[in-house]
Amino acid sequence: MSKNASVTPTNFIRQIIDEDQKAGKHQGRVHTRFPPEPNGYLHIGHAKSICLNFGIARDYPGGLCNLRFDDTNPHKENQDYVNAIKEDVRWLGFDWGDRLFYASDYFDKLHDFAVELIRNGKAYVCDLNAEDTRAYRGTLTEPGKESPYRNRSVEENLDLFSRMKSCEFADGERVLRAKIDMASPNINMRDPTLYRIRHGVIHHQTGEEWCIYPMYDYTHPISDALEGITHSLCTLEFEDHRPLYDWVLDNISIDCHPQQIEFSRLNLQYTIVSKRKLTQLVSEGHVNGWDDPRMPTIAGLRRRGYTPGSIRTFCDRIGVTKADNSVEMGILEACIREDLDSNAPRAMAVLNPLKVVLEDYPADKVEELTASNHPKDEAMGSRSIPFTREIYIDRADFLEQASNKFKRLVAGGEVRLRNAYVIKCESVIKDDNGEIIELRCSHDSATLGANPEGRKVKGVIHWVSATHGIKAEIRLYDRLFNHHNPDGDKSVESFLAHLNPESLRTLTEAVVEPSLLNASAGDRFQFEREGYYCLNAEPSEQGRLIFNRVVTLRDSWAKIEQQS
RNA sequence: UGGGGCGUCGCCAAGCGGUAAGGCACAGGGUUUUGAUCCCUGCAUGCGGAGGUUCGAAUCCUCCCGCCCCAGCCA
Repeated sequence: MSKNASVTPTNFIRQIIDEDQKAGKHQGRVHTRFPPEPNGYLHIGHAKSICLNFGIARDYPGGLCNLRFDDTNPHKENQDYVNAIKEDVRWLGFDWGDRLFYASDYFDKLHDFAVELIRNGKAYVCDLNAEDTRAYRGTLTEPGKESPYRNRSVEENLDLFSRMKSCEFADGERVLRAKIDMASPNINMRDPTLYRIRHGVIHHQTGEEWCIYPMYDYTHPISDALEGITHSLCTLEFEDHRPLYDWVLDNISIDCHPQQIEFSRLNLQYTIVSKRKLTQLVSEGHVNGWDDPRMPTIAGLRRRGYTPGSIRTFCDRIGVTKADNSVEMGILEACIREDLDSNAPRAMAVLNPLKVVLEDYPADKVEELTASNHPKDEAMGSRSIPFTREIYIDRADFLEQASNKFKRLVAGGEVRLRNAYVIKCESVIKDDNGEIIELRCSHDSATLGANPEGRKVKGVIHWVSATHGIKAEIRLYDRLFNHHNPDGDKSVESFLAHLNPESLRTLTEAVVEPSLLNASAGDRFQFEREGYYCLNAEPSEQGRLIFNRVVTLRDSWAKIEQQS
């Protein structure tokens, strides 16, 4: 087969781990984690992180990768997201074994460490409201001011924190802060908030047990350490937070200190990979849910017909670095084409039918022709296709007259019907508006599995029996946005302005070969000369099969056509 | 203008002082009952710029330029 033999990716993170292994760091262990917040569905950018973290665990001896939900903000999170995320990670082909965790598993310990910080004079309860806190923080170029509550006694802090925990205070009335340095050039170190008060939310894991919730910057390093993580991989925007990550672990009694390493997040052209904006697309109804086949979510890609392997290949190919990037869709598309080219059985489907009557073929005759399911893989077997007097071809495969570059059917010309005979167009029938409604053709009975005598027929087109074909609905998906960077265009009020109105075109009159009646939901086929299609889980309102277009075939004819 | 990062082909990306991998895209050609696949071939005297060190620099040093991130009681 082709050379999609996966090359084990190498990247700067694996190099660091190699060196750590050589130096005997972490007792030689390699333990990563994938830490999603359950506040939305996973997208292709998360796939990059999943492949990185689980891929490293897979490739190093004894390597492990935990799945941990970062569920410290119950306001935005829920169990549906937890379930969807688990399904997506599993579908991508990764296994967390018995290591499914929640940051909320550690709420008790997190609380105790906070008490320890207070006891050591390294955290304090602050009564400043959100607005004042911001004002005291200073700006990027000016240092902040110390909170008037910064030097409370340990006893008072202990008492206040305990009362925060027992819900004596309202939301926003007090927070627990680390006592670090209000003049730090790194804003994250200007006494960051560790705990805030949140009443009236029911946490999907802990219910109403808590009314104080720890912040990410405090929770993450401790969760990592508690799980014995060796390498904590995250995206570049957390680079500034690393000093805080280290500060937390250096100031509590814990004997594990994972190494945080940052890599750049994925940017994919013609789409968005911002959870906030994807949420907006869903909630405002611009798409039909998180798993809409146009969405760059894992669930969307799955429904679209992408395979887990193709997404893993994609993640291997784009690599992992710290450089800002803007990956072309073409790379993702090439990955799924490669996979499906070797693995998807072939079939014939006519998307825009044009009737062809073979005048020299008996009306009641049905020939069962044999077609191979894959041109290069005999093991995929063959199927039979009924051939009859009336068939459909695609309207795009006929032109009354055309330049000799056009290798399909023209008036008076010949063309090969894929897996069948060579036919010749004898006459063209039009309606009152001059629109072509039918072709009358003849066939050469000597051309089944043989080249015609004394002449060359250069074109091959696909077809489906008009009497045996099955009506189907075809959904033609295209890019969701018509701008390469919808999120980055400042000349427009919102990324929504770049939504592609033609991202979904539905064809309701398509006709597919009858063998497709045996297909199951999710089965993928190459409709020859058209592209790769995936059978939708549900039929259409009329009870017809629905096929979703995964991706078109490469089309060099389209290029030639455009140029002329 | 404070701090933290990043700049190698159109895009992604190797390279780690010994003379610019690979993939995608693109352009030619061959095979083909899919204008698909497959197979050849081509595609950076050049690594953001300028100096310097060195026999030798994308790799080391200096300065400059450009881009990204940070002022949530979000993650």
